[in-house]
Amino acid sequence: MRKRKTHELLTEVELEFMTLLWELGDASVRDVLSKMDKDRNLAYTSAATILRILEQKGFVSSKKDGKSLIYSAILSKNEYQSRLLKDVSAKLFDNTPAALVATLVNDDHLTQDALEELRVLLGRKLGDDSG
Amino acid sequence: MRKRKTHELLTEVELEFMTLLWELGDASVRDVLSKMDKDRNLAYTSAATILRILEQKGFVSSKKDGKSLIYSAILSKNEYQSRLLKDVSAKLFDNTPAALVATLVNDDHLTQDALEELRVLLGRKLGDDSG
DNA sequence: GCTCATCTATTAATTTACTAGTAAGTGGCG
DNA sequence: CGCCACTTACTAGTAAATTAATAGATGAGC
Repeated sequence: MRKRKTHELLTEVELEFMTLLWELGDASVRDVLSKMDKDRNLAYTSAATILRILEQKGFVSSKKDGKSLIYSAILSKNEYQSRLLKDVSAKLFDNTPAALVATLVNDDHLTQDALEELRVLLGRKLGDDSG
Repeated sequence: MRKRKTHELLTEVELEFMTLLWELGDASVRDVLSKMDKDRNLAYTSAATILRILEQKGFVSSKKDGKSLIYSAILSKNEYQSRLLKDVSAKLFDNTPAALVATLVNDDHLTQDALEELRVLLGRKLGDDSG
């Protein structure tokens, strides 16, 4: 039998919707639809279903406003970024985030400026960490 | 530019199998099964099916050895690590890998030792840049 | 209060992922 | 050769994800 899905990671479409919600803040179904690419051509009821599912899973909350529901994210973008990186690190980098970063650095995914930025960030982190 | 239509990312179970193949090198269905946790309890035919699918998708190749097929990875672990990080970066970090690394560093996912490691890595990268 | 446009909720259809059973094939060994 | 343990190929069933139609609810405006 299949392992029960923990509702901790977002599916493809769920992430699409959360991304829009993170940008919009509070938003109705129609707001979200309006912010999508025109060639997405998703039915209104499909969008409504997805938002309802996101609420069932606890990723967003809703409040009534007149006839409509206004959704807003419970799961923040930062929290989810962190959660996903933890998962990726565990599944593909032997729980060693440094290996993950090394891959990025060695693969030239980072520009020179980005590397400098990181060095500053690291310096600060190493400097003010009293552990 | 045109988005590629090929399956480029692995599913959950596919990644599980590829991880075993990456560790084993060449391996039969039985080899892979033997390397799995005992409490996984996956049927032999299930494992065989998954490997066959991986071959269909072009992630592994096979050659006959007596009665059996010996599988080996075409997609390397390094290549896939890079591919997945690119995807994560695009979907969740606005195509800015530095932001991804910053999240890791700031979220205390990295130990002191890991941070030191990264500093060395960065130093080397910034140091030996020859143009 | 009535109508109607619009919203939510329910249900269903389709696709993909995962798992495994059954059937058919093959090689090793007597 | 002929048996048999084992392997691959095929098929099928279940679950989750995605999409949308249908049905029912509700508020705004006349």
